[in-house]
Amino acid sequence: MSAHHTHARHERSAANSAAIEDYVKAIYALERRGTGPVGTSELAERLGVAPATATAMLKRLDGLGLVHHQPYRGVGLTDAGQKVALEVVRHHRLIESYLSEALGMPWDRVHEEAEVLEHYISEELEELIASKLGDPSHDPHGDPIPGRDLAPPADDGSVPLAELESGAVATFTRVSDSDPEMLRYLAEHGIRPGVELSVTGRQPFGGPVYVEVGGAEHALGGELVRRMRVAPAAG
Amino acid sequence: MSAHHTHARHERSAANSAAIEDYVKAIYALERRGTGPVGTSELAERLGVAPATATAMLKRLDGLGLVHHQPYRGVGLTDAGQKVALEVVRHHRLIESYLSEALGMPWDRVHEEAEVLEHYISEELEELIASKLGDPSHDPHGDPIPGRDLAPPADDGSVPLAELESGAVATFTRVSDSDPEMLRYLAEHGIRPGVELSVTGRQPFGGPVYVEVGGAEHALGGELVRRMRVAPAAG
DNA sequence: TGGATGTTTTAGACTTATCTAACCCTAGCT
DNA sequence: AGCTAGGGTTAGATAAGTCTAAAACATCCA
Repeated sequence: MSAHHTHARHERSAANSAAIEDYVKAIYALERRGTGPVGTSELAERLGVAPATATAMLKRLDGLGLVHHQPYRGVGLTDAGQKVALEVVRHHRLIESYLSEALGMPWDRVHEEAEVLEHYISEELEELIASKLGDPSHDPHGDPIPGRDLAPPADDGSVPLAELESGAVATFTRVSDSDPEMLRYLAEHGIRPGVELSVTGRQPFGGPVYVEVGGAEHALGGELVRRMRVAPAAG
Repeated sequence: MSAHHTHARHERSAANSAAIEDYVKAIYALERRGTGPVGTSELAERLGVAPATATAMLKRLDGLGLVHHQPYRGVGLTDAGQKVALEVVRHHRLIESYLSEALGMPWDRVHEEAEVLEHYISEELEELIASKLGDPSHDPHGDPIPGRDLAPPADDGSVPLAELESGAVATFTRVSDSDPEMLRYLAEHGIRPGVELSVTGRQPFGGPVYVEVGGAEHALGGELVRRMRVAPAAG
């Protein structure tokens, strides 16, 4: 008995395809930004597919009970959908953390790798990684890692650096993981989550923000300061 | 500029799908066992698909230049196909090694995980893993890991334990990674690649082989001794 | 040499995920 | 209130990978 076990097809824990997980994760992210219901086109654009493709998938996801899709009115996650999204986000951020800390993969490369592997690691491997890292609460970019209970992470009260007034002091908390160039730039200048910074000056109309970090001063561009989030010093 | 980078579709280094890689890897394994050309049905059975499915895929693989398929006559890998197979095998065995050594995943569980992840790790991650492990030459089951040059591993001259005569002394070299129960059994009895063993007796007709390992004697069944490979002691 | 047997291929269908092109719906403006 | 702009959906097509059922092939044996 007991033949090969070398099967071609690999079912993931739940029966969710990588595509399904990508849609659900994208909807989760768009819902999180709080700007009302999620539209088909913005979703499609984020995923790099045609709007018609997103419509088709939304119909499937609705049938699977992962989203509520009101034609022409937008889409939102069901509780089941949110669980799936948080599971994938947990995978993503644990993998990023692991690659960075245990394997020394550069900060700006881990996102791409995690974007793939998040769909394929088993629950057992997720668990091993989490334990090895000591159940971290945040990934290397400062994004919160959902816990085993898959509760949605609480809002950390951070604001874009762009919103700070001149003279403000704050802690750099997080930055989007998806732009390698930006991450490389920050890494090169020693600006990583957790560091204290103070705004020494700023130019209007999206001009640079002058920031003092670890004794050095940097002029950070408009795009960058909109993506960097900080926790203003209390008071 | 520079939008999301959160694309739904993940292209692998080469343009090979997981399915393609599974077929090529299976053909490689069947070719290696040296019993003439590889047949459609045995391939299909190994992969858990219908023979008609294998035929269709073989036509595709031939078109891609990965195999030579002579209708009704069997299939074999081209040089390009062998390269792909060895790359996947390298991934598989590096992942197994890493999961076992760095993450402490049990011996009998690493195969299943590697079977999935082998298709999705980047060349960069492969490299990081190999370096972290010190470029190992064998995985935890004793199978040789193809090198960076993707040269086919030389025959190690090992033979099935079943072929040893009573009184023979040998080193246990390797065992198939795909049967978790077998692996668990061996692990529980401290029988792992590298250990010395001697055959103290044997029964005919697939009966048990009595083996002394690390001071203890075990009666190993017919199925097991056919799958365990050993390097007979010189002389 | 002509079957019988077993393997292999062809034919036709299905699912998932994607596309383009054309049509539809909503909302905002006049 | 009607029209238009723009986003959303439908329709129809495609590619990958799979299935079942039926036809074709190769081989071995009498």
